[in-house]
Amino acid sequence: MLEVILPDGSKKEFDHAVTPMEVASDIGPGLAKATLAGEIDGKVVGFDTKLPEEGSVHLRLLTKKDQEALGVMRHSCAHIMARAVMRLFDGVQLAFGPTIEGGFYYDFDLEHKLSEEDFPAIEAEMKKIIKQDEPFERIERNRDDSLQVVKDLGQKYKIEHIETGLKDHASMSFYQQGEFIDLCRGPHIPKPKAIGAFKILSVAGAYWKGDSNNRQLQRLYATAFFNKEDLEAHLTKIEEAKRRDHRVLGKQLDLFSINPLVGQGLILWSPKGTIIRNLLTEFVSEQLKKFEYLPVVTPNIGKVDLYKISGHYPYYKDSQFAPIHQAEDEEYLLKPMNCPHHIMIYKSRPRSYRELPYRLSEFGTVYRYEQSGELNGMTRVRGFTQDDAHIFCTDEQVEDEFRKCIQMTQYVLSSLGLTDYRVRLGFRDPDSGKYVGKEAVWDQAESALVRVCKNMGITATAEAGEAAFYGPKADFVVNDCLGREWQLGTVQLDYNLPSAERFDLEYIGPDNQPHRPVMIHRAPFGSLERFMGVLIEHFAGAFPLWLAPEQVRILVVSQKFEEYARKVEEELRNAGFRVSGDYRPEKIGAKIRAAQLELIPYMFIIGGREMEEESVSVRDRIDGDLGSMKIAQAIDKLRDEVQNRVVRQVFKGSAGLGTSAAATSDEY
RNA sequence: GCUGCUGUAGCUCAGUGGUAGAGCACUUCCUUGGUAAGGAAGAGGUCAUGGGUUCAAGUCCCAUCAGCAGCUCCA
Repeated sequence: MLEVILPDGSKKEFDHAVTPMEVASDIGPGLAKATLAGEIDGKVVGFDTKLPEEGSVHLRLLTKKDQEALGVMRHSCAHIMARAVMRLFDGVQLAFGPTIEGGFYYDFDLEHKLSEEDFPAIEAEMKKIIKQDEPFERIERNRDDSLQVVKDLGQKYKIEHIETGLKDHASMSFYQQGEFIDLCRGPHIPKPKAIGAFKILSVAGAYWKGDSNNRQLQRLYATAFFNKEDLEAHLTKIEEAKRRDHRVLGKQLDLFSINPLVGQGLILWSPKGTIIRNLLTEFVSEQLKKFEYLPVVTPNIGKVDLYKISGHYPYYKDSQFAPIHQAEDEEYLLKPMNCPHHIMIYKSRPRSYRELPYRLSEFGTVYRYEQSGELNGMTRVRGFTQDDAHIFCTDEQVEDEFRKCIQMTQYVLSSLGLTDYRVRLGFRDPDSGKYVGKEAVWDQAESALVRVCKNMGITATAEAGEAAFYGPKADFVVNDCLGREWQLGTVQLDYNLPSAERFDLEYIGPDNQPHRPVMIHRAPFGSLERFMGVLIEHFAGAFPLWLAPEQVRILVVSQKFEEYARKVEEELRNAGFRVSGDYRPEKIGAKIRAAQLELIPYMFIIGGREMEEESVSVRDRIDGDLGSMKIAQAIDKLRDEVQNRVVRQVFKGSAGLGTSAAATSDEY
């Protein structure tokens, strides 16, 4: 006997195995018609999934109204897209076609090069298939039969997948719709007519099983919704996010540029961008002072030998600028990291335990030769400045120092209203040989990291293979406006560079014996370039007053008031504000519009009334006209906002173009 | 790095193998105004670069450079 508990608390009993669809039919034909999938004890299942025969389950019947049904429907739509492609082109080999955040994709191998010009034909064919409304039917087969099915179908990637990826599965399932059969775990919706609106978005290359040694397939990205309005809303959201793109805004607001003559991935900071950059570094410098860091300055190059000792050299070979060959036995590397230089400062004389923790900080510029396809505006570049520091401390001090680093990073990010991040613990991948140092040391470092995060109440996700080659780390990861993840701040533990095999660092302890210090690498922003890129999108170019390159613009109603206005402008400048005046012979509306489009926080409008009263009419970028106030009063208001680093407006959310898998995974 | 797409005025973009276009921005002139676009005139081009096909190439083909999307990578 099975007891089914429905969301309203009502119970139904069945003396045989039933499916969600059968439960729906039992309740009423209307519900049965609307049911697309089920949710058993919190897990999304198909409408045709057999429930257990005994016991008690909580069942939700999912319809168009339920978000969870969207993923199921999208996967069905992926099958329909694959079916359409197979109808239109010869020799189509199917790979994988999962749902992702915001839609789905399907990978194909076929002779014909798919392009946007093919989309209308594929979409038309998909519409035809949806209109036919043939049901999705689940077929379960044992291993041998399954293999025979895909062999009969001539689907070589499916054959390979059953033989490798699914080698432990005794049985597997297929879904058939008309002439189309695909190896698939499901679930699917009963019939395709629930697919209200869909659109193929793009085509791109993707390697089979994500391995660049494998054949490159053609991937069609698409999305689907239950109705046209939702699809339109989604597409609008993508457009809006694209307008927030730091590459677009950076150009529009004249913050930075990239010139091919200078080189790909090398940022030219314009005056306005530099104002923001300098304010950010000043802000961090205040924190460094507070936490007793010692500023240092080191050169941009170093001998290759230095990096042979540090262990960077063999790893960086593929992603560095080529060494500078000065003379026989004299080669330099553009520095890919600041740590070796800082280590040499530590080593410049003997150290006592009384000096520890010894914290060296530098806004150090480093160069890395990233693959050309990876470069992206300011977020992935070949030359960047880290707000870097290295802490040399004793074993006992590690946790405390690590905690302080995390705290500083949290403080810096929250001061900018950046709260939309996740903390990722990057651990080593035990199967990879790219790490230096002993296993026991790694375990020690990794457990220290987990302990601190736990004590601080930080929810962090551990990811194997994300560690630096010298130690594990805690990264602050944010999304850009398109949904791509970027690592910003980072705190990394390092037991390796101080080791005897590397730089052999030591300090003299209270016992008058040499001891080995531990190193912590940390950077709250990570790189100023990437941070700036993310910040532009975070504020959609509308920086808070304290960061805005131009804080106030004086607008005169008519040129008659220019003299008084210039006096006000001067007064503001003397008060420390970044101010300009618009004295063009234009109408006030046009000047306001110009200032608004340039995202200037405050406009001081000056006409006859203001001149008489020795006041200004204040217009706020966000709230509009605030009325007139005395100049001193206006200055106080703005000064207050600057000093408190008030963040009034941020933009969250992405276009949902990320590829992180949706809740329902539908491939094996 | 790989696959695909793109490259025309400062910006956003039109442009059938036959004389290089628009809007905005810019310059000058008129207008002197009250909270998101006043009017007129003008200037501005190696159609990414280099080859090729053709009587003729912004347009077709090839290569290179750069950008975009995705994949792979990010020590």
